[in-house]
Amino acid sequence: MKDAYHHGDLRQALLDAAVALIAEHGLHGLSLREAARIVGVSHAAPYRHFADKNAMLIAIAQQGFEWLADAGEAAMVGVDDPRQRLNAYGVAYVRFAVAHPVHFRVMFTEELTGDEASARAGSRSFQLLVDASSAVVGPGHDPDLSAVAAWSWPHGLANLILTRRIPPEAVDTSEKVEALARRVIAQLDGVLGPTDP
Amino acid sequence: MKDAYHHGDLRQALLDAAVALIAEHGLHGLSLREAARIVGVSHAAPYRHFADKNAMLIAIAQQGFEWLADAGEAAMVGVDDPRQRLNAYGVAYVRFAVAHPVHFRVMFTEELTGDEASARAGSRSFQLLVDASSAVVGPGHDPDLSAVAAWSWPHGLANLILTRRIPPEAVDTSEKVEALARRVIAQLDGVLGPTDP
DNA sequence: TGTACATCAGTGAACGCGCGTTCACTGATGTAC
DNA sequence: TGTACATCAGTGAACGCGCGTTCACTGATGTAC
Repeated sequence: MKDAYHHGDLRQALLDAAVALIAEHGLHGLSLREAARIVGVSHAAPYRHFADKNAMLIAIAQQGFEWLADAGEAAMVGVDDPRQRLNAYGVAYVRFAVAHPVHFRVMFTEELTGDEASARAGSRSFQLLVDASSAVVGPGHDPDLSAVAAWSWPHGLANLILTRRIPPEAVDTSEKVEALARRVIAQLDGVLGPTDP
Repeated sequence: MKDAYHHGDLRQALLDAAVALIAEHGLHGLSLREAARIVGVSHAAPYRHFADKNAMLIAIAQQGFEWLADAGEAAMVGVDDPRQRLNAYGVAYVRFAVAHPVHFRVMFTEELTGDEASARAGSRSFQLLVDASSAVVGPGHDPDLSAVAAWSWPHGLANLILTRRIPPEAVDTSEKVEALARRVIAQLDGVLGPTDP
């Protein structure tokens, strides 16, 4: 397969290369030609799998949204208390962002926000949030508004971590990330203990 | 002045043009040549004022951080209750982001995050946050950690608005932005009224 | 007030570059009979 | 099982482009005397 004329799964290989490029050089550092070069394929080959450069970014965002929804669902399995469920989603959200920083960034890149395919991809994870937050605030409140309110802190914390506003050594393991997220929850809930550890 | 050979304030004019370009075409849509074209000056002229393209972005970020700190300070003037002060800062933060979306975006662009000048520019607004949040959580807690926790929701809400995750008509006046921010605060504080208006 | 001169902020040509995208093509693969 | 053929996934040359940056330059401005 490795020396096959037809690549095994060129599409995925290109996506992986694109993610690596963005991780190293930032969003504008992505080029189809360079991704093709990394994979070892001619620079025109990507056009068999992506209509254009933008389509590649959208594919990354879609993949990210799927993973996020999966992670959110998994985190809430077996958690019954509404408040705990919502917190579990928030923690999973932050962990996802740290685990897949490039995907997270592409998912929330302003230039792609208008795209319909990308918006559809995000609807599943948003729905999880709507359900979880509605269960907490109860009836009588706009579900979308409640979801946005619940979304704010994990989204902000994730962005702060990814733009290195938090010392890297404070988030270099997933345990630390989870602890940080839970510490943020405690402060927002007003149930912070008397001292930090 | 308008037809002077020496431009009145080419530096600021270029920054304004750059902000307009980013607003219209996104971050990667900024080019020094195009900014010079807009201002009506030769494409080499910007190099009299900025060492390179990156220096221009950093200048935008610096301006943004100054404005943010000014807005945060102004919002807390005359507010004595620690919790209210912190909330006022959060609301001002979100309003700032909506009022200056390009600056906000550049301030938190990952590629610039490492830059020392940009980091220094952000320290004043961060200190406001440290002081305001410490006064709320009381002694015994890591001030930086408390600040990050307090920072999360306004930062997230601002980003959600700017990436159009919130219906644009819900944030098209500063009154609506403030109302949204206060509704988020209420939910996080667990003091949401029985129904939304 | 006038003049010589240094400094400064622009100009315009030129450089080299990598990119996105298109196109006619060719070699590999899968399928119908 | 073998063969003809359609389809598919690559190739490599070529296009046009705008960009960042440098450089020697020139015209405007400010200053010392």
